[in-house]
Amino acid sequence: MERAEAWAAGSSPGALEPEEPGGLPWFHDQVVPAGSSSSRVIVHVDLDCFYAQVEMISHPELKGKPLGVQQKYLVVTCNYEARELGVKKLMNVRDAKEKCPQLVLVNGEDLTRYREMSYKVTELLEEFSPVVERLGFDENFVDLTEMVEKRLEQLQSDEPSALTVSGHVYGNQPINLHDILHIRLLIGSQIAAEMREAMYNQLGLTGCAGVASNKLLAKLVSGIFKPNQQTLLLPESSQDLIHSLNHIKEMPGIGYKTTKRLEALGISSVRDLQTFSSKILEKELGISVAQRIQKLSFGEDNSPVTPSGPPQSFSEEDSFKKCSSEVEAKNKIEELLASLLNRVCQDGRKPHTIRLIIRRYSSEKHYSRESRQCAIPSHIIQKLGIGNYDVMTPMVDVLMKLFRNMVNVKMPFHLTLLSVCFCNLKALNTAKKGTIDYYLTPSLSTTSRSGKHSFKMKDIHMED
DNA sequence: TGGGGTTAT
DNA sequence: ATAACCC
Repeated sequence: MERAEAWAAGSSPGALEPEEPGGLPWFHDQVVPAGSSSSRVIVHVDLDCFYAQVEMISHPELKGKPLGVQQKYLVVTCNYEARELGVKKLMNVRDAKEKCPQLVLVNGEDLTRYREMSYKVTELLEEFSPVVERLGFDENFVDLTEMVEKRLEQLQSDEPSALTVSGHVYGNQPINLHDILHIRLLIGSQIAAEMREAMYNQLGLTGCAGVASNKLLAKLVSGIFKPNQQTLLLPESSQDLIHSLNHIKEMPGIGYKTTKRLEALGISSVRDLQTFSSKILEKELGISVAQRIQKLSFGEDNSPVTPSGPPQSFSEEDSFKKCSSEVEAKNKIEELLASLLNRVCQDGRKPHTIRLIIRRYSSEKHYSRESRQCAIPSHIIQKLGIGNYDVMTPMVDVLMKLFRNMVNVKMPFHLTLLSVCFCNLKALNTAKKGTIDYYLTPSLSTTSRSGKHSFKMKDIHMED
């Protein structure tokens, strides 16, 4: 029911314009040159208050109530009922309860269900086109260029509603059915609507979508109508869109540090950045950052949609007020490691590097972490797939060595965060029968089938 | 500010 | 190993 608003009337429903004598639409010969990198069709899909949605699916009795998802003393996100009552993202729990005493809070420190749902969304989008890039757990970019081309070729001139935009058009700009770029983006808006419909029907999730010619613009325009709506940006409106930003800080790609450095140069608006001397900007920020962000200020972004594929790393972290003893640290590290081992086991690939990250207490200083990493000993890697507690003890030993390398445990210390990360993930079974690798791979060679205590050839050759 | 992620240097 | 960026 709340779904109905998704299909809010779009502007400019188009009718098909005059045909060529041959019966083909006029644009059938207006193909974009093969290999042309310009004129892409990109969609940015952004789930509505994702963690809160997942919680409402898990606990249907919470639907309709103001709901916040809590991590430590923060309400990290909340549903729209809570937002209407004044709760904001990343609000202190006290402030939130004060603003909204009826607020229901659920703990969201365990990301497992969010992560699983997040990948279901990405996989659903990959069914439309394999080129899907994740951004966090709740956003995805999809490059629709090829799919749009195919639909254009299939397009029959006698379909009455074939050229009707789906959702909003930014600035209510009229669509020009004689402009091939408009037509392509319009088809993109139809695909975006299909994606959102599939997300709702198959996963029960609502979200926004933005369709534009690059990632920057697609992302910016996806947030124009919220929640659960979509917006198309036509090229003629892109300057209006970027100038609707009140500050360069709102430009994706310009973060906290760069904003501070730009402000020091007297740059605060998008137009300031557009008109600032390129030479001076390059000298201040380095040529790479300077050129990239100045292009962003014009709405230009040639970065490709890079398929994310499986994750490059797995990590678990825990923050706390104070950890000041080695025993305490070891207990927390064991907890983090136990969860990570389960995840790595499910993934199937094997990490070859392990990292320990800490945050030291500091009264005023802004957020600095330290880390130590090392290769995971090969005899441990082998045991990763099947047995779980076999690897706990040696892994904890490795992590505590990293810990003592960072923290002098003979001196007082005060930590506020511990994190363990597995990275450098490798697919385990690339070994082919008949090769040396095959006989050195425990899961394939005959010795491995007699159990985890069996003798393994690799142990001889690979002993550390 | 949580509990995650990525890429570049 | 850190620093920057994203959510």
